[in-house]
Amino acid sequence: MAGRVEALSIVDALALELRRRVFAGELTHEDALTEAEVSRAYEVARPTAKAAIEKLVGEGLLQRSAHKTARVPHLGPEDVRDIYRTRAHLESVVLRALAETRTAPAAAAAANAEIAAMTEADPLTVVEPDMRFHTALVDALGSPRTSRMFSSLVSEVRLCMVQVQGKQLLTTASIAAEHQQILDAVLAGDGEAAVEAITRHLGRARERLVAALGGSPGPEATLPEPA
Amino acid sequence: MAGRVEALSIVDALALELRRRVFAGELTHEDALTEAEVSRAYEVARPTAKAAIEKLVGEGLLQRSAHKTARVPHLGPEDVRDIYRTRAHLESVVLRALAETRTAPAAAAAANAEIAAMTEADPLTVVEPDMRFHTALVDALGSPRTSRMFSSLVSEVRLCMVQVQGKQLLTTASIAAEHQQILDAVLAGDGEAAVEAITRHLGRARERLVAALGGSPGPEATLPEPA
DNA sequence: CGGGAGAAATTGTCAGACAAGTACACATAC
DNA sequence: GTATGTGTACTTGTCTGACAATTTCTCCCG
Repeated sequence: MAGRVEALSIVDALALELRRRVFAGELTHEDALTEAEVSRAYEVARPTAKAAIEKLVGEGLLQRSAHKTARVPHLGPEDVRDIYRTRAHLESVVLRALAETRTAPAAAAAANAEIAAMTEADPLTVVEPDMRFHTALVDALGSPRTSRMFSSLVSEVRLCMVQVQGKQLLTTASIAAEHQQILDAVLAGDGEAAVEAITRHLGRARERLVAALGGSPGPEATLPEPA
Repeated sequence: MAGRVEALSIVDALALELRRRVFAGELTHEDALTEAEVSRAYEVARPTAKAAIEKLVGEGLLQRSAHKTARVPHLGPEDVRDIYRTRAHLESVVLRALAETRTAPAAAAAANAEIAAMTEADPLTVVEPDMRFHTALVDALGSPRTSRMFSSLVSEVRLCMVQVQGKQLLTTASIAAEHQQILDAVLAGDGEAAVEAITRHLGRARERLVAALGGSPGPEATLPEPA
């Protein structure tokens, strides 16, 4: 992989910066993100700020309806459940396929080694290698569409993380151990075991997140209600 | 369901019109879609045309790299395989869940009745109720994320259809019969049978599409190569 | 205290302009 | 004749500035 240079347009660079701020928790649902404000803060024209904002809206990282200012979406317990159930479904399909060929990507193992080696720090620090682990698994399937779908889910997962920022939900050791179980099952060619492991892994994370957001425990099968 | 009125912005209306033209096959990979041309044809300002084009690019219905004119993407055999495999994965997950509660949405049955009642006509006519059938199943899961993902896949499926426009691939009767098998399996609570039926259904459609595009038959497990 | 008119803020759209990049044809050198 | 370089036309990227339409807030009046 030779390092590719890439010229970023101003809009793209601005979108990148806004994305970073959202994932860093510098922008919350409370902050109104007006076009004029962005254009002033970054010294760009308003159409440029508008384009960047609309790009993030298209990605689902911001919400905006006609004539209203853009905001980071507020994720409730139903959203977290939907995100994590969809994740579990997608990743289960992927693991079943990977197990058939006993394919465990090196990138996933490397990301998990990083997690295992982490000494307790900022809870948000573990998010990056964690997402890298899961993304590596999905990418190993070699399906551009599946990878694209998953990456949009990852964005929403990171939004969840930001909203419960500061609360350490699980220890890095237990996360790494669960990941290892998944890798082992895939390498053993046991798809069902891998699916079970990922379902447990994600199910536990989901319920902790929901609890942290103040949602009811919800045993299973709670359908989202219209907000 | 009362008919809701909705004020469309010019950009949205223009995006809708362009989308229609893409799905109708009026725009192909050969046609360059310049901003100036769109702005002239619809009598809007160039920034408006630009915004509409970029919206479709974000949806994947158009492709464009920096400083180049937008085009409808060209889907090769590898793309068709990826789209249909991803579809099969997603719909399988959905059917398994629906079978557990024996939930078969009325909208799906209605759409299939339409297909069954169709007398041979324009091959593209069957696409709309067909997509409605599959979308109804996915929507019945009640997961906004899953539905959103699936709708982006549906867009690409319709792109495929347009590219092989005019060639009747399957009879409406056989399509309706296969759909009915799926519904029956779900109602019987037999998830595995439903998964098998959808896999056959989509697998057959996939290979016919690939053949129509001039791709090699490909038994299975052919990974997409970098273009 | 409730409701409505008015003002401020924000977004939607436009016009016109220039810079920057790409693509293609053409001319030149070896 | 091939390869390299140049130049021009076309297209997109961004900006300034402006006005219309809509929302939202405020405040006054009944």
